[in-house]
Amino acid sequence: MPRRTRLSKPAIAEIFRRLEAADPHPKSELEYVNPFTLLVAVVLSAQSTDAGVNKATRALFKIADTPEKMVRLDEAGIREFIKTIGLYRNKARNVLELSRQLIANHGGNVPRDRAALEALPGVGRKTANVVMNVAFGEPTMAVDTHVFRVANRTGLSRGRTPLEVEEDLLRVIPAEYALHAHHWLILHGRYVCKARRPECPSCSIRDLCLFEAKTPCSN
DNA sequence: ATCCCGAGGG
DNA sequence: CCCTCTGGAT
Repeated sequence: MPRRTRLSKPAIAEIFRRLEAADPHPKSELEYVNPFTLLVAVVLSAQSTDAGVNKATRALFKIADTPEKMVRLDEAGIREFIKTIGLYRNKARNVLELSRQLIANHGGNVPRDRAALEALPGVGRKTANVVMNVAFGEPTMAVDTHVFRVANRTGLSRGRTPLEVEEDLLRVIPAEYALHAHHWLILHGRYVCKARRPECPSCSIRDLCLFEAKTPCSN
């Protein structure tokens, strides 16, 4: 008999019903005070923990919470605040140049459309999706390492690239869950369906999940 | 495919 | 020691 490789429609709806019940109003764990600081925080979060990003941005945003103030800080100034974050040289350069471009091309505001966001240095598809979702309330699906892993383990997608997984999720997730699905999957991946040692025994959607761990889940 | 690149956890 | 963390540019 063929091994199941995809989830049924009712199973998918039930997954998000449970994730919603566990966390009715999920929000980003990145700290920000406006669209600009959200954009910067997301750029800084690449390959880094948001706890580490928040520690740096609490001090940084106190000094620079607008593109104009960020430009005044300059690259060396920015670097001092984010030195504890991985990839900090590229990120400091990107944050400065991105701030300059916001002033030059967008009146100092964060643009809403994907093309304009992705034209900014350090901003790719995933970052653009997060900003569009969190700052502007659009039902985008940002596929990061967590979402990619959770989607493939559970059977929500079998995509081999982030874009394939994004397209699968947009097609498969019921409309009423679309806006928050990204955060539910992230939080589930961060605290339960962890990369190294998934906590299947305490997982709320274990009975619906298609993941068959080669190594035992927790015990 | 490779580089960037520090902190935290196991 | 090792792996992982809301990736992007070349």
